[in-house]
Amino acid sequence: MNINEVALALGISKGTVSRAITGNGRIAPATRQMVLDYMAAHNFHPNTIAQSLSHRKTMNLAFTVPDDRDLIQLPFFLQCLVGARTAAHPNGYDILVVNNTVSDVDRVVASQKVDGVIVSRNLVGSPMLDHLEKTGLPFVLIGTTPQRSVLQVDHDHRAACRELTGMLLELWQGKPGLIAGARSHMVSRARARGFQDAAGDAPIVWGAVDEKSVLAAFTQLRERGVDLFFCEDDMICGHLENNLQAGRLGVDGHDVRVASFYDSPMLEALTPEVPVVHIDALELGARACEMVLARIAGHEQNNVLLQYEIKTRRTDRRVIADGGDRHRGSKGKK
Amino acid sequence: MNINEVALALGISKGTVSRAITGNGRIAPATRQMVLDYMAAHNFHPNTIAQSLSHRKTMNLAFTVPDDRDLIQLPFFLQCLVGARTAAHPNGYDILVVNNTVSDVDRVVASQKVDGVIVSRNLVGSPMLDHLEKTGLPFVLIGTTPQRSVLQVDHDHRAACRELTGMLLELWQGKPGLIAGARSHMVSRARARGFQDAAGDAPIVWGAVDEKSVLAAFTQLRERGVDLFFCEDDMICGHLENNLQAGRLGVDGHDVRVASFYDSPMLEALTPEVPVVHIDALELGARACEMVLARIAGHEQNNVLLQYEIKTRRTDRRVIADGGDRHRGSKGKK
DNA sequence: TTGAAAGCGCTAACAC
DNA sequence: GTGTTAGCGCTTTCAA
Repeated sequence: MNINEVALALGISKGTVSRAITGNGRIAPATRQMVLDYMAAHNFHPNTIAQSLSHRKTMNLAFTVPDDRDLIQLPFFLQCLVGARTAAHPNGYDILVVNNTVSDVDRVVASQKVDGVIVSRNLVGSPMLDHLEKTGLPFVLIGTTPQRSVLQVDHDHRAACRELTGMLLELWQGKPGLIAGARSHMVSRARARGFQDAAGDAPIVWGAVDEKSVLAAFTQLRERGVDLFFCEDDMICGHLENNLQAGRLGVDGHDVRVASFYDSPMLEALTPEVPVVHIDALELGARACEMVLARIAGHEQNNVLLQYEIKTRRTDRRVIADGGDRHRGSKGKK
Repeated sequence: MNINEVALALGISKGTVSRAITGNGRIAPATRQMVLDYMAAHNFHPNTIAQSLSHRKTMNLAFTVPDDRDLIQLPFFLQCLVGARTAAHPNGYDILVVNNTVSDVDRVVASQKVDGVIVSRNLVGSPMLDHLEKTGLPFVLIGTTPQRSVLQVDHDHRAACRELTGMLLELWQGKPGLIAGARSHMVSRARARGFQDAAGDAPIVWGAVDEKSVLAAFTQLRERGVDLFFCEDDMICGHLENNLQAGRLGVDGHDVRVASFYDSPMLEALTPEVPVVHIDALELGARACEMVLARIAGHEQNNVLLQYEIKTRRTDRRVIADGGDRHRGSKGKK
């Protein structure tokens, strides 16, 4: 069925049906209702592709997801994606999943299959953002980059980690150390900076990306007298905790303390509870989506920093509201 | 830029450019190459939307992802999704993420935004499959359903769980019990059936969906003398192991044994290692995608059962090749 | 082998 | 308020 058949059946013209659908132009309310009723009764939906061609709007957004086997173990991307989708649908938009590479993004952009792009992770030195700026298509970065011209939404990881580190140093007393992952991720760097803000020149070991390297980092820090272990992400923390709890690291569980700069369901289940920074990735994706939709609609948008939570005990959640949630500048303060 | 401008610039007609692009119809190889060179030089890509309208093919596939906060913690869906995308792109197809509900799927189907659907999870009694059959659009289910008319791809969870249970009963000796999750998932039922195949009428406790219910189930089974604990999924196993390793369940780690019917990176990190059933969700998604694409192309497709792995020790992976990988019937044997 | 023209299903400007 | 018509960018007959 198409718009023509509807018009024929109703004894009106194609244009009138179109007006009923879009709500644009003059149309008698009664006529409009008649058309809508007919459509509903026959479960007719206008062909999106034809609408797109005519409107010169695809009603699609690209969302980049890396296809690295390790990265897609993380719930983060799917949560962002679902958040974005949830925000997209009420606006008539759909989400297209593309690989997080310039060539893949370029394919959908060049062939005009999307009206905007949500970049879900930025690697240090990646040409992605520069490339997207060149295309002129609206896009938003989930994360942080020093390029001020790029629209971005993120949590203030640095502040969060500074906050958590500061709190725990006061509470626990002891010698802090950080086990960090890949230096190529902007977020890892931000977390490390936050740690340094609060812990000064306390030792940091980079490159903890699997169980072996985590344990090696632990040993290294231990030799330097560290007893307060900050983990840069949940995977690091998980490995550490597993070995600690099983008594496999030659230390009593009470000799050392562990905290994590990124939350996960796995960590939630641990006892004694690990203090964590908690963020809402669903909201992150939703906000990113709203921002690019606004850009598409021609509205200016400012960078956004979302609220994070510091959780120390399950019953005691301290919300750190980083000043409302709209800021100028990715690192802006209220 | 569009096809017309290319034609103008080259002093040929629109139709010839189109023939160069599609490769259909007669065209002089030299002319064709000239067009392709020009396109490459100017980074011109034909407008997909216009192609779609003309071809009456959208070059899009819908992939359903539930938006349940708990479910999207699992790496499973994202892995399937990325697998599907990887298979889709070389064929010129893109993946549209939609909510796993009839109304959402119906929206993209009715508005003709997709050429096929990949359903990533089937709930017992869900009207989704019936609805899709009515639309006549090609679709495939990742998972298993008794509806023989539905094209499906899955791992033989029942056989895998039977296999693992059988192996461990022989190896460990003792009294087995199963802690299972939600009965509403087809896959949970399949696993429980596999367990029963090998363990007879050993006790099963359903409804373990969070830490509290897992521990309650553990206690319940413990009272019935169980010392070999089979966990229906990785979340259950994670909760159990965390509490076990921390010595919080009043049992010595050597009194009880634990195995899991679903693998996860978290479990991989545990020592002593937990025997698990391992499946490749990336491959699952890729196969599902290939199957709908084949259907779209008009080729008949049979249901597929993929290989699974039983992992007992990290160094000792026993591959259970369930007879090549193409079968007739979702439960077919070689 | 190529050009011209109709058509995919819809929107929007223009008449009436 | 409604009908008519010219596109949107492409593919594909049909002639030449």
